[in-house]
Amino acid sequence: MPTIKDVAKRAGVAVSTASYALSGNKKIKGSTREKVLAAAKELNYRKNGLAMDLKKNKTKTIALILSDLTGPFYSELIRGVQELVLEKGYDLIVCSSYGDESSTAVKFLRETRTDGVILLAHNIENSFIQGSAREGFPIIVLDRYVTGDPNIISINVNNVNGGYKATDYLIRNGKKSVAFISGPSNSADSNDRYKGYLNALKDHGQTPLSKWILNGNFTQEGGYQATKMLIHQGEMPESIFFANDEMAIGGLEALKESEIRVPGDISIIGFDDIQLAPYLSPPLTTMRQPKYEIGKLASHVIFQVLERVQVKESYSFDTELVERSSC
Amino acid sequence: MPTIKDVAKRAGVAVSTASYALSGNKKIKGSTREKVLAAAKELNYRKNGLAMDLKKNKTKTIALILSDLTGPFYSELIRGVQELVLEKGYDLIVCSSYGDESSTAVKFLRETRTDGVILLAHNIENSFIQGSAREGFPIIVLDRYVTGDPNIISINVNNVNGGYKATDYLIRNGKKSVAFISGPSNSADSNDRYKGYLNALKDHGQTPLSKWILNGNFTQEGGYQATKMLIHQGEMPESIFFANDEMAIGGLEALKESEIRVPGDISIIGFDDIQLAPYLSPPLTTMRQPKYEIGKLASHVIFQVLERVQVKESYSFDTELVERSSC
DNA sequence: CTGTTAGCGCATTCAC
DNA sequence: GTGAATGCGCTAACAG
Repeated sequence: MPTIKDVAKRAGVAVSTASYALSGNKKIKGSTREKVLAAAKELNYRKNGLAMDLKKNKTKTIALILSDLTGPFYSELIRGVQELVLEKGYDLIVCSSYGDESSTAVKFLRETRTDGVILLAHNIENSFIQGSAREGFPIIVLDRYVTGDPNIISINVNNVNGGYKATDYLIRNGKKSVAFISGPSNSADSNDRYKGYLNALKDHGQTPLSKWILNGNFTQEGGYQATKMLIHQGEMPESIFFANDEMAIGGLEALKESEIRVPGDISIIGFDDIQLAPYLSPPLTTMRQPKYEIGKLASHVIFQVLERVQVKESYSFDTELVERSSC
Repeated sequence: MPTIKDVAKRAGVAVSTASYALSGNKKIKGSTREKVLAAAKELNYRKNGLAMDLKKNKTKTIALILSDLTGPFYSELIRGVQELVLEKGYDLIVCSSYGDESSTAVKFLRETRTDGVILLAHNIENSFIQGSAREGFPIIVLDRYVTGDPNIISINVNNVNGGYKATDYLIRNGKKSVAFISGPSNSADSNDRYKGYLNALKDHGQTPLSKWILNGNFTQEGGYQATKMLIHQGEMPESIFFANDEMAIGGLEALKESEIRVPGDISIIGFDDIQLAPYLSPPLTTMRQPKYEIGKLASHVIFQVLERVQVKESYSFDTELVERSSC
């Protein structure tokens, strides 16, 4: 790999001259510029971005870290983030936190490779995030509430309220019982939705039954298994609240296999409003998260911090009930 | 931001000693190691990954560049790529080529920021790719056939054949006419599927009608518009071949709006077999691309090149008809 | 205008 | 074991 030094030598100029010429600085005479450019082309010269970033102490890239690249991608979120990031002349890279703390996330959280990160990955622990924050390196956390560092900003959806609204909707529609399929126990999102579920139950004078509270791990397969379990238990609830849409898809499958009709025999509601939701049969009633808006805000806030303007330490969004045909 | 120098100073040792201690080299005495680690912790020291990569002249990361992060993400592809990349101890970052040649792609294609790239982005021109290849920097191109450089490897799906099979299937099922909705004109994928379409038509003695050949730009909206156009034209074909599933989704919508029944009044077939396909109503018949296998091979090949083992300059996969209910 | 030079933060000889 | 010195490729004073 030829370096700028090789280019300079070939063009018969000093390194700095080559550098200036390459970056289009106008203080270089036209003819010398040509010479340099020609030399660069002949050698097939490629600038080393790493060296540049190191020198400038700035990468002009933002990382978006997701727990799973292969899941139903939050494309709305990405769109929100990407728009502003590109507009600001920055680049966006997205990577996975798969593999916990030995994962790619470490590289980008710990080792100064981007100018900031937006994090939506429940498998990374709070303490790790806190240990990664530092002056001038903002971390925007999207799925929980992390305090104690001015460089960590939390953006959340009001999950307790969302869980409440979902459960309340079911009960108001006359359902005498509602089961809850949760996400992983370390997910604050899931736990909060559960809290809302509990609150709604209480307000309506219903008692939570542990046999109707199962873990579905936020995955389609998990939702399928949990629903199967529910079915095998014999007595079915009149409705199920899945803590995310993916699990609801699995649930729908399990129900169909047992020829239990939705919404005829049982009502189900999801959470998130993923792209697929309207295409399911029946189209899934769910709690919509304003993903685009969240992405937009996340990127907005990250640049605020980068530009050293004061921001709040946390933001919150509300969810919205999207009525389709599964209830 | 404290550097290793600060850590060394604080611990009262030389920089190299600190470096050794931090990276766990056993030639450092236990007690000095403790001192260094303590100093690092007190200062909240973070290694600068850029400096390290620069020094080592290796990033241990592979970039996957997609034309659009916000589209229906090829999650199977990513899964295939990610598995091997992680296994090899590398990291994967994915970024978008949105914005053409002023895009993020440039940064990763041109400026030595990763050890190689896998590219699926029809909006990047061949010449740009060829100009980016260099010794020891493999580029795996997934949506076309690029020759002339040992560091560029093409992996393709046999689109001509796929287009043929799709069209042939429709005709064999008794359809007297089949319309074709294409992708962007610069997409080799789309053009090849079109060729297959033409071939099949010819083999069955049908003549392509220009009014039944429309551009849908590979997007849902494009497919919707193209189908609308088809409808407004008056005379409808007995079947439509959408060059990708996304456009078929849009088409399904347009058809539903005009109360044209699928497959009752018209048959439609897509291409790709995206995650959503089985959930559409009716479930979409389509040509499946072995996305997981492609991803797997792409990552396999990239490491082959990195390890300087000889590889073929191009690979090819076949498509497979997935019969569902839209025909 | 152009060239010399000093780092950016780190890993790595090579002496001691 | 430890420390001083060197260089990865590049930019940006500063000097000419």
